[in-house]
Amino acid sequence: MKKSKPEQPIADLLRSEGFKVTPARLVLLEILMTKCAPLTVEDIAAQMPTGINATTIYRALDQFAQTGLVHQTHFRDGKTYYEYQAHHHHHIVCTTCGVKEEISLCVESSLARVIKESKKFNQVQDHILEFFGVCQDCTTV
Amino acid sequence: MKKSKPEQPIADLLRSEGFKVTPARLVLLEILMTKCAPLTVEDIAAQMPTGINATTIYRALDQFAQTGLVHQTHFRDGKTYYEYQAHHHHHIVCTTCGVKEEISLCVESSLARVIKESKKFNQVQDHILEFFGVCQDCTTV
DNA sequence: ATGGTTGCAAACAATTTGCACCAAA
DNA sequence: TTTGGTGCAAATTGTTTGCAACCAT
Repeated sequence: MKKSKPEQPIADLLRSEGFKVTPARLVLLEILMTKCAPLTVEDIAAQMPTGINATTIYRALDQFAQTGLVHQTHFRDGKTYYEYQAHHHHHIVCTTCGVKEEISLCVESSLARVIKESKKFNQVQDHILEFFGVCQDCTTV
Repeated sequence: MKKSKPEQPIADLLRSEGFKVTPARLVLLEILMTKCAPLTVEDIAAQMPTGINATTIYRALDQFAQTGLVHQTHFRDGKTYYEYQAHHHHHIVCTTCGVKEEISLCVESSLARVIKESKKFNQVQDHILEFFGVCQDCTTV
């Protein structure tokens, strides 16, 4: 008999990143992988079934971000967003309504140039790239 | 007789952006133009000579950012950074000590592609692009 | 004159911390 | 058993707001 829900992959992913497998991390990572969109702690807390404390979410997300398991970014609203990315990408965000759209454009191919230009850095760990504009819905009033 | 300090250009710059010329804005913009580096409100408040309230700084910076007079960005430390940029650029930041270096690489030449790809947006107002790494000083321990 | 600007105090909101307890390995 | 994870409450910190007084135009 199989379990109805195959949690194994998520557990393995956690283990492969060096994390202990706990219920909180399992459900958190599952939410992130299901949504595949930039989420705030508030967004996630609303999805959390049982009474998992916000502090736990903060701590787990920090850890996930440190290993690169999730991508961390900002959209100028004062909150930190976390996103599990099946494929690396960035976003364009409406400064009026906040709607977000994925953008495939990236700078990965130019990282070598960044390093070459830099005097103080030998390597780039990560980067953020977000565009801001007013979406069509908010423009057409 | 000339004034020892030519404030006129700064006043003109404020007027050209549609702002009333006030002492707070004059000194604020002068600090930004002198430092030409990403500054937090705390950084700026420390530079402010007279007792100019932090609230005033927050409000003026918001206004400056809205007109594009200053560039607004984030470095993952929870604070908002403001920078007057003589020439548009981005940064690479050390995740250990916070040292920042300017990077000339940008995505401006690809904005047309972003718009073309987007279904929801017709124009891009602004963007942030920041790199993260560990600087040589923090690596060589 | 008058509408935008400022200071002050209080309110907010996102995030962090200390500590006792609990659980995965 | 040991190392790390979690919950709770309280504290921090960056930022915003309401309102009365003030000042640039």
